[in-house]
Amino acid sequence: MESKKSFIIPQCAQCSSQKLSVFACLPGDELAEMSSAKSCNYYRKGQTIFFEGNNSHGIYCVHKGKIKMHKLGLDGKEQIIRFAKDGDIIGYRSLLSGEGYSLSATVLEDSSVCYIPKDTIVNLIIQDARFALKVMELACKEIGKATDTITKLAQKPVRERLAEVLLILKQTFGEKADGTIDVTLTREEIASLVGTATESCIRILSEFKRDGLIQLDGKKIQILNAKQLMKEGNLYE
Amino acid sequence: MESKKSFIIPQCAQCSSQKLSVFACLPGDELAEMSSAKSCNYYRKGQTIFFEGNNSHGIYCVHKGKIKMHKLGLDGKEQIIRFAKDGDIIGYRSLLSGEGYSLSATVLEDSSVCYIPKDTIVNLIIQDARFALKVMELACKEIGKATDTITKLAQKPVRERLAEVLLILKQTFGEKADGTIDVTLTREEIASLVGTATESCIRILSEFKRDGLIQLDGKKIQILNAKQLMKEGNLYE
DNA sequence: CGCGCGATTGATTCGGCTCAATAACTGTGG
DNA sequence: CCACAGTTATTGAGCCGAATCAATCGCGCG
Repeated sequence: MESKKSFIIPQCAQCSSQKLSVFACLPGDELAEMSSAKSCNYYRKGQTIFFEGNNSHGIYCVHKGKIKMHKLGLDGKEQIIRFAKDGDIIGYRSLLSGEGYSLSATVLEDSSVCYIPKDTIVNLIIQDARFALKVMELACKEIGKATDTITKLAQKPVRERLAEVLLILKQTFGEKADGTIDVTLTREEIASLVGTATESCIRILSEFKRDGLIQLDGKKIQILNAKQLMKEGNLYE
Repeated sequence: MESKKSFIIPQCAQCSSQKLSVFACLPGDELAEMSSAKSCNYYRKGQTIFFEGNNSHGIYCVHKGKIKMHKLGLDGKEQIIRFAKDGDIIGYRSLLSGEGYSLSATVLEDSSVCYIPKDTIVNLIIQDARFALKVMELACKEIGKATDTITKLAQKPVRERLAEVLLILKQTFGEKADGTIDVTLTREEIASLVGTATESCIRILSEFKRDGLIQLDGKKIQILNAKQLMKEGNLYE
């Protein structure tokens, strides 16, 4: 039952995700040093890269894939906080805060994910202030997003939040050739993102479909009328 | 109407809050350098130090006082995200993310707050990796707290959240000689923290009082039965 | 081809919000 | 120092959004 296998490790310098990542600012020699220190693993859909509560000894950089970051609520109910995709780093929060992972990371589709040991990252931070500032920028933007989420959860009704989640999913993952959002989530996962019950999520999705805002075909979701969805979401940006 | 006045600037080296702050790791010369670069202002209750959306050109360090960090929801409803008190730094998120302030900072009681220009802070980060790591630790812990808040908002009922907020207020601000929590908030502010309507907040507070869990006297709140409040909050840590 | 999970829909309940009416309190000016 | 005006707090009534419970359906997978 070998469900996680090593394979040819991609080189950071050749990585198409690298240019978009927090590592984009690294000079060639530092990138090469990191590249040689890292490892890379292949995870199949449903596998968990790390579990909430465990300690971090390095960070992960998504080479290719889609990952959900989630945690358990008190009654064991899953709460999805955010996603990671190509070029995103995950697990850095735990490493830098010295706390255990606050979230689990589970792959939504087969993914290759690199692992960079703690020492390497810390050395980069110490030696390269530009990199350090980049990491800070990343973390601080994350805080800003989280406070937005808190405000919306506290103040917006489910219907508006769901409309916004659909738009965010499209923005985050883009769409496939057939126009559907390029990510596969269960209704339960969508409900978790929105912060509502699965049935409520399904009901409102059906209404959006009935009103011609979206098209549903199993787990495939297509946004037909983004403008109207933004109105439903009470978004005017 | 001079509501904000300068006064004798406290020296960082003599600051009793400094030892608890992110600056605790700074060597004497760096601390002195920062001390000479900073300014300090006195804010009266209700004054706002900075407003959501503006750009940051430095960070603030609370010398003495209590500050609420809040933002506006879509319909103009205030959302309180967190508090800052002696030794806490605020405004660093905006400075390091390069975004505008995501939150406003309003003092809850007369406070003295130091201001350190951006250059000074960035220089410290560049020159002192230990300080940089300390700032990262701070930011990353903030992310962890925010994800906890998101999960609780999404999954816990108002009653439980209010119970927890009361305990957190006591833990954050401590209690006065008379045993009441050492912070003055309106019911509306408490409701905002909890993420509920003011009336709902008042109603549940009344119930907690009726059940002997807390004592209410105007804005003064005393926790009488923390253990039972933890049960009400569904907390078992 | 059948099993079982995920999706859907309906019925019902209930937590929590809104609206409305007082009451208590704060600070402000005379 | 007191009266007034404007908040802030409280309580009640009623409604509504959303959760829960229950049943069926549909599909993907073995």
